[in-house]
Amino acid sequence: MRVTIADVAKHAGVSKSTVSRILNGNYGQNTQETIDKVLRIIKELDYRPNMLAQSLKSMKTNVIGIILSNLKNPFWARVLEGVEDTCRLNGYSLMICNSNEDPLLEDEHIKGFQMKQVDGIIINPTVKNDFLYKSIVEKQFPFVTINRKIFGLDVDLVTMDNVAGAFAGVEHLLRNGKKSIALFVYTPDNISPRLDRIEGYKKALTKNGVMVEDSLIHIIEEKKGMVKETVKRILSENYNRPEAIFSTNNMMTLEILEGIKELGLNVPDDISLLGYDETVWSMHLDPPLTTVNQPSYEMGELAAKRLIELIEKKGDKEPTINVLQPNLIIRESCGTKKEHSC
Amino acid sequence: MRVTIADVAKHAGVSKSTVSRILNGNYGQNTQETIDKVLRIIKELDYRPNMLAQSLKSMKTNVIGIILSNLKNPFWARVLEGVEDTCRLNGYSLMICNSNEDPLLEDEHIKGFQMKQVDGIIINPTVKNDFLYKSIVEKQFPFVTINRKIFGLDVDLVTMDNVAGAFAGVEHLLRNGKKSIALFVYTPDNISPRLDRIEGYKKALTKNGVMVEDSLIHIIEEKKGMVKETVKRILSENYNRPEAIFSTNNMMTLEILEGIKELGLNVPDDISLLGYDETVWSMHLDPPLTTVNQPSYEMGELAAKRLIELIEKKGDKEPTINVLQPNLIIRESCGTKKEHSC
DNA sequence: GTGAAAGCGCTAACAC
DNA sequence: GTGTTAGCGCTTTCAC
Repeated sequence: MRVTIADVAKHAGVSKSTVSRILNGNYGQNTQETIDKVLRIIKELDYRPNMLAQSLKSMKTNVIGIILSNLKNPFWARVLEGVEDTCRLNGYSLMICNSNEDPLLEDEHIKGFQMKQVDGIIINPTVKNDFLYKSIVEKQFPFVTINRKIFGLDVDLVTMDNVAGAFAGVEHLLRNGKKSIALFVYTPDNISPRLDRIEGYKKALTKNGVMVEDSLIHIIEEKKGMVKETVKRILSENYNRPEAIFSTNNMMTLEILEGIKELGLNVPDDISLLGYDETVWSMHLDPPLTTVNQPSYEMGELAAKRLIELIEKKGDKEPTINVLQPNLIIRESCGTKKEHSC
Repeated sequence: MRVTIADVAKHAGVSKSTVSRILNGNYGQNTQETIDKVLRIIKELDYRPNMLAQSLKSMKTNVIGIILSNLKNPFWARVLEGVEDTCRLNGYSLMICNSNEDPLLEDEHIKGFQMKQVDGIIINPTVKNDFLYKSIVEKQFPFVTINRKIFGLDVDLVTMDNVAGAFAGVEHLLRNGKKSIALFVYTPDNISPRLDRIEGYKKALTKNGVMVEDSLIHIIEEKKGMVKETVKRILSENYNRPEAIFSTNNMMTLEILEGIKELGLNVPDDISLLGYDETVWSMHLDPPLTTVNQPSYEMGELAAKRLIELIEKKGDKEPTINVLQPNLIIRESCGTKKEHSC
């Protein structure tokens, strides 16, 4: 049924080695006649090498594994694009898994990838499998983390400057006269982007002489409805009502908007709103949303490039940390008409 | 360096066969003592079988390949989720490629998948590689197409009822008194969803006694800016100015909205807008968008289930066509306040 | 109850 | 210039 190299060899009246050599372009020494014949037979039989066998021999699969936490978020879809493009351009294929923020799933996927002999792994870690991460690094397995920093582990990382992103956003709000800024952030635990955004927020306030009021920092559990609930609560109160909300997540922003709308409030007249992560829809929201834009495609691209370097042992073997810069896209949700982007 | 089954065997003082048997749960006949010992050594050495070798032996990889045309569109991200979940639940891994609507890339990816010995392929075909598709089917290779029908080929397909979707949308527009409805559709070529949506559009008009005017059907080349250009052109003309636009694509809708906004027009007062594909942002647009919603997750889920059936040779071997039903989500962009969904 | 050996499809060192 | 052979890591048949 399946045609193998042996079939080709037999039909061409040569040995498997000859076919193999010709297949792999090592025809420094073959007769043009043999080459032509073998090539003809290959075409005739529509022979295609079994990469399983090739890989078993060479111990190289040219496959990269990626573990993402959330396919729904267009931020990650865009990262995936960057990874995919880079892989293809460099002759690698992609296996993809979804951890769904579940450390057990993550563990399973990492081990599965290794058993499948992928050449390397890119991961947005749940940050809850420290022992496993460490063992991967110790085994010198090609491993690049993206987005989240694993504290206390010296490993390659491509991430964003989240302090700067939050800082820029909050400064913009302050410039527009909003002093009382509610921060919405999912439970930070050990998750560096969240911690850094909190830090950037505080830094901007402090630098501008505004007191950091902890009551304005809202840690939101990642459970359906929690965001909207919080929005409604804080906007219904009379004391301490914020002038602006800084949403540190894409999807969260939509929920916030929903809550605001249900209260019959208007953005930015009644409340300003600043989002994180530019998306295709940001400019079409009501009102057009001011957001901190992150170079997501580039993050994927860089991570893949770095991983391939690691795999092919070109470039520095020392773990590298690559921090990309966000930029602010100013629209109308923070109380100004368009000015220029910073 | 790498620990193999031979290492385990040596350390445990047994043969490779014994280890293999225990590994695979065939311990009907082993001493409890041997079992324990082997299991202990496996744990100690942190041994994990090389699936490449297993697969080479068994000629089964438990990997499925999927080729999508556009990761950017959340519709496909959602389909991917359905596929991924189903694969994981059934013990399969996923390899993913992006054809970018390029038939050459598609060809390359399909062949690459086959060389990697994936157990089966799911594809949203470019519909431009008929010869290749046919050869896959002839070889009885497990193959499920999604979304687009390949004309003249008897192959498994999971798709949507696009005639019904367009029909429902247009009827809604008609019910709201819009008779002059511009249809926006990307170049249909042989692409069934596009053809079917045109058909549904015409059917609804005809059934309601409205003449189908071909001048209202706008075939848009998939090139940056074409959509906006068309919007501006038709809405600036005085004669034949439509009362509504029916956008048959997700991303297209955003561009249309942009064009309308740049003209300083208002939806739905100046022009109604009906979208295709519900997304997370549809309800937050200005105004909240009425859309035809497609069960994208389910499409992915069903396709994966069917493919696994095919691979495992359970169920019917005859090519099956599975058509999912869309439903209309009514909001405010077509000139009504909320009524009930159909 | 366990081991030896062959073989999955391919590559590469060595021989001629 | 080409063939023979061993071996990548695993499973499985057949012996004992």
